[in-house]
Parts: sequence; C-alpha cells; structure tokens
Amino acid sequence: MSRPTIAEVARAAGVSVASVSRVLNGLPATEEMVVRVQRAVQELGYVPDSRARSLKVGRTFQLTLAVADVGNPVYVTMMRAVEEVVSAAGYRLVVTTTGSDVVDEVALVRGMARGYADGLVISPLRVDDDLIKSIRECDVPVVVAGNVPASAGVDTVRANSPKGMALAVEHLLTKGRDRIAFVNGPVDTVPGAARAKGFADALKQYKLEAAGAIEADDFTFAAGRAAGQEFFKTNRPNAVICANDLLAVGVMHELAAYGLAVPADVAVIGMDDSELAEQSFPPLTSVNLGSAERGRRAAELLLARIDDDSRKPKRIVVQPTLSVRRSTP
Amino acid sequence: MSRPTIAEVARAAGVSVASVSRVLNGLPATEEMVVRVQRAVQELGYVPDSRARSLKVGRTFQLTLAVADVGNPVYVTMMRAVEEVVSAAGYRLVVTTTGSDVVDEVALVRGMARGYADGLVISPLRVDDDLIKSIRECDVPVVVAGNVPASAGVDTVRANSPKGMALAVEHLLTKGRDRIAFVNGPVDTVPGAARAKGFADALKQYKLEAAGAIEADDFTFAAGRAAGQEFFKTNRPNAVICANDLLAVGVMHELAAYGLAVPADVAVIGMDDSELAEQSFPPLTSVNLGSAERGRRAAELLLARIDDDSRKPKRIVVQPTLSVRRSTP
DNA sequence: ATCGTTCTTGTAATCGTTTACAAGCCAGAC
DNA sequence: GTCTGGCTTGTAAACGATTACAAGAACGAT
Repeated sequence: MSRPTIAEVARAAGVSVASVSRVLNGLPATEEMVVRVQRAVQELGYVPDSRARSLKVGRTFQLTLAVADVGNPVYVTMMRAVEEVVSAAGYRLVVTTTGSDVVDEVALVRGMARGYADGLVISPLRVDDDLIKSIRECDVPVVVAGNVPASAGVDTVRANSPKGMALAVEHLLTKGRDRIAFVNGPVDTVPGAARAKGFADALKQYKLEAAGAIEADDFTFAAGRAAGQEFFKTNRPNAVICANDLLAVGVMHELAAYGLAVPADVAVIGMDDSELAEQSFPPLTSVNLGSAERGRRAAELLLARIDDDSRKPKRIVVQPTLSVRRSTP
Repeated sequence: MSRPTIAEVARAAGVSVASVSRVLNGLPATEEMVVRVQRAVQELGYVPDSRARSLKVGRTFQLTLAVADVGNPVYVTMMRAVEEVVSAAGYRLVVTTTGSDVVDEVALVRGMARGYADGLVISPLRVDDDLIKSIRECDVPVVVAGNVPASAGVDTVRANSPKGMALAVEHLLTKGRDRIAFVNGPVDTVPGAARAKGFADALKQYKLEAAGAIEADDFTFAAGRAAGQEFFKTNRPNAVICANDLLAVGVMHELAAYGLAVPADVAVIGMDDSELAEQSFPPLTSVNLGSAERGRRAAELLLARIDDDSRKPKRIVVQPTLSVRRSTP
C-alpha cells in the first residue's frame, strides 16, 4: 500500500495541511489540534517524505563519509568516531567507498550535489588538481581527512606521519634494532609519499642507513605478503616498519614462512593502530596516527562549516603516539 | 556560490526548462538544441538537484545496507558483494550501522521512509515481532540477509549454519579431534541461536558429548578473549569451534597466553571465512557461510523486488563450505 | 494552394512538503 | 459597543525537477 501524504492526514484529521505540518514540527498549536493530528498520523501510519521535506528546507540531514577501502580497519576506527559526532548532532551518516583511483574520488565529489547530503568528509588516497578543484566547486561543505596543500583552501585534519615515523625509529633504536627496513604502500599516494619522506627524515636524524625499502602495490594484506615475499629472500634487517597495519600483518605472515621469529629475529611495527593491531599475533606494535581523533575532529569541522560557511579554513594536525605491543622486543 | 537551477540554465541557453530537461535525459532534440543546452550547462556548472528529481520521479537511486557492526569483517565481504551488484544496476549504495540492539534496527526500518532510499538490505542480529512488523509496513522493499520466519512474508537470503557446523565437526573428527568445545556469541541473537542448535545437532549425529560450551557476550574479538579466559583455565578440549572469526581469533590469543599451541594442542575453527581468517596467525580454518554470495543474492532479490513488488517472497538458502587453513591439523 | 502528418518546443501541472501571508476568532480595554 | 491585539488556522506560493499536453513549424501529398 502506498504511503499517505500530508494531505490525506489533513483530510482525515479535518484540518489543513499547514496545521499538520506545524504540529509535526512542534510549532505552537492548540491542545485539540495536536491530538487530532497525532491520532490521524497514528491511524494512517504517516511518515513524512524526506525528499519533499529536504527539497523545501534545503537540507537532507545526511552526511557522507567517503573512504577508499572498507576492508582497511583504520577506516573502521575513523568511521566510528565520525558516526558518534554526527549522530549526536542529529545527522545520519552514510558511508560510501571510492576505491583508490583518483578519478573515482573526483566523480564522487562532483556527484555530491546538494540533495545527496549536507556535507562530506573524504579521506583521499591520491590527490590531484582535479580533485581539489572539484572540492572547491562542490556546493556542500567538504572536509578532507588527509593532507592537501593549504592553497586548496579547505578544512583539513591530518596525521603527522613523519613524527610517527620518528617514534617508530626511536623505539626500535632503544631496543637495539638498527637495521631497519621499510615496507611502504604506493608512493604516488598521499600517505605513501608522506611516510616515505618521514622514514628518510627519521633515519637521517639518527644518521642511519635504511636496511632496505620496498614499495607494495597497495595498502592491503595481500600486497604486504607479496612485498614480504620479494624482500626477505635476500635482505636481513632486524626490524621492519610498515606503512600500515595490513601491510605489517602481511609481512609477518611471510616472516613466519621464512622461519623468522617476531620479535626475536625481526621486530615489526605497523601504522594506524587499528583493531587489527590488537588482533594480530603477535599483537602488533603500531604507530597510532590518531584515526579516531581525526575522525572526530573532521566531523566537528564539517558541522561547524555547515553552520557557518564563511569561517576561514582550518588545518588541524593530530599528533601520533606509539602503542607498544609484542611485535617489538 | 549557490548552485544554478534548471531555470537559470534555460534562461542562459535561451530555451525552455522542458527542453533543458529533455536534453539532459537524452530525449530527442535537434542538434542545435543539444549544443546550446550543453554549453549553458557547462558554463554554469549545472548539476541537477537529486532531491527535486527523485521527488518527481519517485526514486532516489540509492539503496541502503544496514549491518550491526562495521568492525566485523564478515560485513566487509558482504558489503563488497552488495556494492558490486547494485552499482552495476545504476544505484549507489549507502551503508549504515544499526548496533546490535533490536530497537535500533526497528528505528532504522521505520525511518526508512521513501525518500532516503529505494530499498534496504538488512542483516539483523536480533529479530522480534516489532522488527518484522516494521519491515512489512516499510514502504520500500526490504530484503533480510538472515533468518526470519517464513510467515514474515519477506525476501530472505540466509546461511545454513547447522550444515556449516556439521562440516566443522566432521573435519575435526577426521583429524582425530573428538573433545570439541564451542564458543558461541549471545544465544538470544538469531545467528547465536542457529549456531547453538547446529552444534548440538552435529554432535548428536556423531553421538558425541560437547567438551564444553560457552556463550560470549558479543560477536567481537574482546568477547572472544574474555570467553577464552574464563574457559581454558578449567577445560581441556582438543578442538574448539567458534561462532565467528572474531571470536576465534580472540580465543586463539588466550590459548597462546596459556601456552597451548594451535593446532597441535587445540584445533580452532571459526565461522564466516572473512578476511580476518586469512590474516590471523595461524591462518584460521573457517566455515564459509557464503557471505559474498548472500550479499550478492540479497542485492539481486532487492533489485528484482523494486522492479516488481507483486512477486511472492523468495527464501534463498546459501550452502556452506569449509576453508581449511592451518589452525586445524 | 490547402490540408494533414510529423517533429520540435514551450506552457503549465505535478511530486509532497514548508511557510509567508491573510483571515478569522476571541478577549480585554476603552 | 467598538476597536485593538494576539492567537490560531487556512490558503496558496514556493522548492527544482519531470512530463502531459498543446501549439507551432516544416514538409510532402493532393
């Protein structure tokens, strides 16, 4: 059966549509009016059509979070944090996944016409001028959870991965591990580039040489395994830092396959400190890049901008901490 | 700057709004008309307002997938499958999370007014009469990925977890493990109940006694650890079946803590065969309950029902297989 | 030259809400 | 008794698209 409209409710209650709308939106009305309308609503099982409503009021009360890969547990952490903030503000959160290709991201932002959502938090893997252009032209507010140039003029919340790298390297050095290898994700991604630079800087700071660096095809478990396979045949570092937890777990599987013990033979450090770090075996020492806090603050920034679009863009940097677990000595 | 409407495009192109709409929707028009409209569209950066469009045409071209917990990797598998099917059909998928409470699920279905999406795939943990009632009253099609009574009169796609249990028990028996324990999730959930019954039936079939059964508080890693902690102090099964992969991984951590080797001392089998089964160490033998196929078929059912709401409800059962990995001998 | 047919384009109604405005009603003050 | 002011309620115009219908143009056939 088809949904009743406000007109049918009005007819059933013997009042005008305007009165029904007013009662539903809690505007002043007599006791009797409220009762009549509510009874009619009850009886017909009326629920307002949100399309029509949002067409009129200009808001959908939906916010979108766009992430590259739902399989990456770091996004779970971020998603939970965002969800908490936006639902407290009376919005519902919808999550969509972009894939790691920048043209998909651009298409998503372009298609983010007013009408799908009132705002967008996007965590892009790859950033190019097209993406930045589409974000600026987007007619709903966009907050980037990630690193884009200040010139883009957009609210951002990003991690400090160089500092995170430094934490990881320092930790390994205090544990006496000085032959440190690095398994990165694709360096043409924003996090990949940042982490590569961070690793190089951290080593330079301690006047160390890298014991090897390898670029995985992707930020996934499978790519981590593949990277490990290629690498540990020939190289013998006593520690390896991975650009995220999935890569680290993939690498640990390969280490086991080559009969190397973690942490005794090789210490392993991941990044993101996702739920997977806790679940892996041995539990993974991981650089906490503050995904939860980044999610929370990105959501807050978005709400603030929806509230007032004229405020100048804010760029927040969340500082990392190290979660030490048993994959390091 | 505010988004231009179709009226402004029409004015800029010097044609009527109807013509603009027609060109945009690919209806027949002269070459010149097409060019003029497209240039105006280009120039103004016009994007149709999807609210207005869907108000008129009665469809949003969005479908919703509602899952209990985004942190559970089984939903990642399902989500990917659903996404693939619906995006091929020209819909966009939005994912929302309900939490494990049935009242949240009911609220979601109730609020699923026409206008948010054209259909819903829901995978409920707990089912009660209220939920079924809300599904029947929902004015957009709903497909349940899970087990609800046939009397509910709704399309469903469900797993055959008793059969899956039997596969797990058989596998253990052929490997000579006959003291089998069971770590279940909450038995007041639909999957919890199904798996409890499946386990009991499977044991009966082989005339075995359970070497212990324990009910975790939740289907999570933390609950798995807690369950293991409580359990392995006193009991000494040589195999344990867990109601999902997260629980299994939690249990394996506790086994390690008690110095028990997997699979040498205790074999472990999970259920869902999620990405985590592959990522865990040792890789987890897991009952594949066909999450991907369930997702795919649920999506297909939903599309079919959107197409024709009069067809009678279909109830699909997906058969399980066993993915043997190294957590069993 | 006139008529009918076909094709293109414009006008206006519509989807289901919200809300500005007007109108009606009642009470209280003079 | 009339008038003012405050409430309540109804009428109708939006919001931005789609689309039924009508009107006009072009063109061939008689």
